[in-house]
Amino acid sequence: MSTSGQHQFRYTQTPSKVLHLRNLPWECIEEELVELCKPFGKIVNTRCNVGANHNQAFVEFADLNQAINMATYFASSSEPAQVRGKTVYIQYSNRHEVVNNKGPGDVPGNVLLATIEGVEAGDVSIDVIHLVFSAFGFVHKVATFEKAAGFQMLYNHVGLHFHFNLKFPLDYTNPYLPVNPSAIEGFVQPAVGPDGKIKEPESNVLLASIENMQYVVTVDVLHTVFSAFGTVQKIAIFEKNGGTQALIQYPDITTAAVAKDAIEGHCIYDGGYCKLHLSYSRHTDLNVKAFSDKSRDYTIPNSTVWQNSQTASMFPGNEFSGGGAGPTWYPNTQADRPPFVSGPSTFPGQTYSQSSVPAYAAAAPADFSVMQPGQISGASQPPRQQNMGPGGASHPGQPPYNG
DNA sequence: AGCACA
Repeated sequence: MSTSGQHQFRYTQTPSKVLHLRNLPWECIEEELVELCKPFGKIVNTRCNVGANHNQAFVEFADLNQAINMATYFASSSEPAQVRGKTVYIQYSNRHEVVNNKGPGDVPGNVLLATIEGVEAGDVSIDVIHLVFSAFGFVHKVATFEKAAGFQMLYNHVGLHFHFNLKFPLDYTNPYLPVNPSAIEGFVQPAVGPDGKIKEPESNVLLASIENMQYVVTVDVLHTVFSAFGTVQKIAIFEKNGGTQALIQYPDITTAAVAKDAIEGHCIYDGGYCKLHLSYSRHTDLNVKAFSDKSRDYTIPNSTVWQNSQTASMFPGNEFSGGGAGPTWYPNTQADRPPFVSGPSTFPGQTYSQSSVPAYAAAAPADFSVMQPGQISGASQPPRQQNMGPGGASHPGQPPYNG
């Protein structure tokens, strides 16, 4: 019955190198933790946004005495520990190491935790998550689990905030559906949205209208954006009614549907520039020039040759590049399509901009993180100034970011 | 304001 000297008060846990911090401001970032804790010692690991409210954190010091220093200092200080003006309560954690997050060398974690909000969140399959995140590189593993309500935000590994307005009209059950052509036929069924309303006829080809095109949108830029959701087979850019439109062909409807719903209303560049409005095209297979500044066919076997070289002389099929007779597909088949209905009036990139966004986020297009210059040139392309968006060398000045 | 993914 008696605890024989083990008087375990609530406030006197056994010391640990790991401190548990609570009552942090919402979505407190690691840098704020480090600011608070580093005067007391070397921080080897942190984990923030813990708990249902994302307002708890763990900080692991290199040495136990450093953690004790901090805990005892604030236990007796007249000035409480604060982050963003909020009092932070500090105790020893009941664990002795911080799992996950960062390693000692500020190495970003390679595992992302994504929280999906909404009543249809359960319909979001692993395949869809895989599609979305494949936009930014090879996805090694995906796992899902149930948890309490969270936040409709995704955090990428460099801390940029971006936001997909995802709606998933289909029931994805086939794990290999996006890349298996033989499975396509099964998915040409007319689509009914989760709320029961009929959608326009789906297609594997998307028609994109580019609004407020203050900056050049090249085939390469579109390829980067739309490749986020699967293999892009063909792209064609053309002018229509004084505006710029593009057709983007995926191998299957499913991929196009995911891309359409994810991209619709988003801007390629921060500040509302190059806003994309998407609808389904009537086309199913574009007949485009294999390589021109307005079109690209990525399905030609040695297309990688072109992507690694800007010289048309490398191009083996001169019958396509010669005449300059213009595209061989027919944009006027789109003529009966109504212009896009105006999309959301707010841009996610602006909605979620906040003071914690690092400076480089403002210097790069923010809506699609794939549009960072480093990534676009690193993929398969040599750097091309023409492809640069805001900040690129082909533009004399910075875009007037409003913010 | 009270301990983290299955």
